[in-house]
Amino acid sequence: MTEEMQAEPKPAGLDGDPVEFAVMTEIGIISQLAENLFQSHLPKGMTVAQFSVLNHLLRLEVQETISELASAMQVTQPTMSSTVRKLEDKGLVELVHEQDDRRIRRVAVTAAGAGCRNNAVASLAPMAEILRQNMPPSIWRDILPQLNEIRVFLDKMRD
Amino acid sequence: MTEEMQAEPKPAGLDGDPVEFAVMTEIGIISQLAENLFQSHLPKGMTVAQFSVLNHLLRLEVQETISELASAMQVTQPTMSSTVRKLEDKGLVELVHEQDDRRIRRVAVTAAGAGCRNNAVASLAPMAEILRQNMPPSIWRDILPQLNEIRVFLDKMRD
DNA sequence: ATCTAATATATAGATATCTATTCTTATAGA
DNA sequence: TCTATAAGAATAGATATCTATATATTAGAT
Repeated sequence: MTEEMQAEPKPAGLDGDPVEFAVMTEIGIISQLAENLFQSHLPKGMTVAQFSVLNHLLRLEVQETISELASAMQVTQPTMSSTVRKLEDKGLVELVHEQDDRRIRRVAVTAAGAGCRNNAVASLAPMAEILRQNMPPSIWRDILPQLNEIRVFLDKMRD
Repeated sequence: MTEEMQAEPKPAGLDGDPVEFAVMTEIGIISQLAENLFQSHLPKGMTVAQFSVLNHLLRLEVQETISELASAMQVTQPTMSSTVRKLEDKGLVELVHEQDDRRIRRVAVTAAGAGCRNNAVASLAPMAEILRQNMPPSIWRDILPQLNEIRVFLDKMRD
């Protein structure tokens, strides 16, 4: 996976790597840099994982089970169990039992949770602005369809 | 960062998110899916972090310090210290003291390490082939420059 | 020469994640 | 009705990472 030589003069990633590998390398690095940047602009004590749960539920205006959230966020169920419990400890979500099936508890964002997420979004706004001012929007728009296609394919591959 | 509405009909990411956010979401998911896929095809007991170190040193044909490796791999120095120690415990690398400056130890891949990496590369080959057969190469080639630009910018931003 | 600052690495403690297992509740079949 | 199986969620234990700090060695200044 790393030995194949291209005739091109070193693309972007590294030396003679095939282009798929170079893309994955860039994506991995971007993902890490973005996560760190993102984390550093969130309010104290709030992790990216926690923010993502609040944001997901509020944006879609739904209540979901822990398993549904785990699937949406691409983490395991115990991991999401832990994340949700931390949000619950801070009073940012409530777990409401389903009447029909008492195995199920749905995660509902509280008023405090909504406020907390809005604060976080506000903290993030300047960063988004910097991105927008320093990079032409076309850079993002042009690659989104391809990224989506790659994501969908990788998602199909896991079984 | 998530409330702004676009006139477009839901790009790829999610609802009304700005395009930068949608791209970052896709990149985060792809990174995780790829890491999992990658990990599942590596030989038993070898992590992505460990493979990356072997691959980096062998591909560039160099010996680097732990700090240099940490910087290259975008992890902290203690993390790289731990990764290198695991490789050392398995006899896949050796830490050679610098004569001039005895604070410095350079990480050198052993013959066993090179063999191990070649095995890993072979295990990975079928996966790379599947990618190549199912997605047109243009998908990867077209987005590499933009990804590179994003990565370089994010890299500049951390200070 | 000796003290101070800088550099390379290691250690300690905390956290977020994973896999494997257990617990609770619901459903289906005998 | 009773039992077996399934499904949602929690717990236990392991690991990889992080931040903060300590140790060892070198370089520079007075």
